[in-house]
Amino acid sequence: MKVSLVWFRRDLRLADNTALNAALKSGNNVLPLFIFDDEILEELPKNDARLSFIYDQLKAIHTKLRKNNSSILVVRGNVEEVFKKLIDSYSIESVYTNKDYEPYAIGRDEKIKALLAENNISFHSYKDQVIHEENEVLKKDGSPYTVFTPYKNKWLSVYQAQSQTASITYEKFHTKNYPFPDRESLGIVESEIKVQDFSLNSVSTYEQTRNFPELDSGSYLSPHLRFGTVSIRQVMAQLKPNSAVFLSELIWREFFMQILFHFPKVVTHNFRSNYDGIEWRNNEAEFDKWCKGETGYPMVDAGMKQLNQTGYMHNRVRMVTASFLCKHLLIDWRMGEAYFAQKLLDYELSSNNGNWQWSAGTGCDAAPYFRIFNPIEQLKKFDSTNAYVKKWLPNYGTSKYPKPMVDHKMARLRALETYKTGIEKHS
DNA sequence: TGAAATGTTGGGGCG
DNA sequence: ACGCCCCAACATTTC
Repeated sequence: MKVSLVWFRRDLRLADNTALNAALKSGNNVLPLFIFDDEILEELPKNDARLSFIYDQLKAIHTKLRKNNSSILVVRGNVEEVFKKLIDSYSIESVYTNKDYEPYAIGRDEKIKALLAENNISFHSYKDQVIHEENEVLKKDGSPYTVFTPYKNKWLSVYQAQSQTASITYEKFHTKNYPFPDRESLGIVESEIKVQDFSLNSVSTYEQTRNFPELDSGSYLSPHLRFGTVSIRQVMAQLKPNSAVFLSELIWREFFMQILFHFPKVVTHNFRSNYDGIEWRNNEAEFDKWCKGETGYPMVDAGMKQLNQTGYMHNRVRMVTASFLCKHLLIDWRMGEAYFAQKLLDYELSSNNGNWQWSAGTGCDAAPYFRIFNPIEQLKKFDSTNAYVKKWLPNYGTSKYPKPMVDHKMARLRALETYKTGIEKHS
């Protein structure tokens, strides 16, 4: 019997999964596959919370498939080697997968596609994780947008609700029982940090509540979009017309994805190269204090504690902590980006990079360099009762709480001077 | 999706 | 009643 292999990556669900649906229509035996990629896992600690989440989601998929007399094949290895073995073991006719737009994934998929072609196996990849992909929202002259507002307007004008398939038919799946691997055999350890369920209940009031971290009014959708445990089409279908500001955030996600696709240099370089001359101080001891949440600025510290303890940080506070690192400490945004990448459950290269460059002023449509958040003012405006900072800082208000590591006024003037000099040098 | 510095206005205290 | 000053409140400019 011919096999249609469905290669899961960041689409860890059975419902409304484009590649899976296509495979189920192929007429072949459908074999679901997930590979824990050596190249990715070697860079991560064994107890990484994202790996734990992936493991749990795969197990849930496996359980569902077992109830329907099937299973998912989960392995760890070098992706190319895994495919070579599968090609030898099965009569694979085609491979179905959902597109991934990150530079590493694009390169990996090209290699696999070539390997499959050598073996007369077709490779089908689908748009699934976004509403509009990289070439569907372009300026009139065919070039990509680099400014958000016109991008958003165009995005909305080309949007139309898409059909979804919530339920699937199981009889097309293969009927083998692949034993589900234990964590040890995959080289991972269960994390204490868990991804929480998302809720779209409060998205209609997002505009009013989003800036107040104590309200904890976020949807917690981001990790689920990152790993595809929910379909973006199903999320869109649930949004009511009064959720425009929340929808904007979903459009920011796709904005930065297409920026990453069209300008892959942003992974390592400033989007605006005229900022390349900024002389970052990059003081390691200061960076360490920022990471630990010991800067002496409560809003910064509370945010970092929340991040370290839960893998999540409120959006407003992400801006305050990022601005503080880049402007007050003059530490290269790439160091902050790398730290968030380690810690955030919803870490997404495109969004993390785009938002860090936004904060640093080096990105497309970024905050101007002289827009410097005052961490004290931000606290007054957005956490006036101190409920948020008290929650994360047990020493807040006591003599144990550290004094500010830098004077705000001095740091502000220093940032203005350093940025100005750096930009002049490079223009 | 800033905040500080600077400018303008107008009410009130006071001689 | 009037002019002068102070300064809070608001507006505009600047970084």
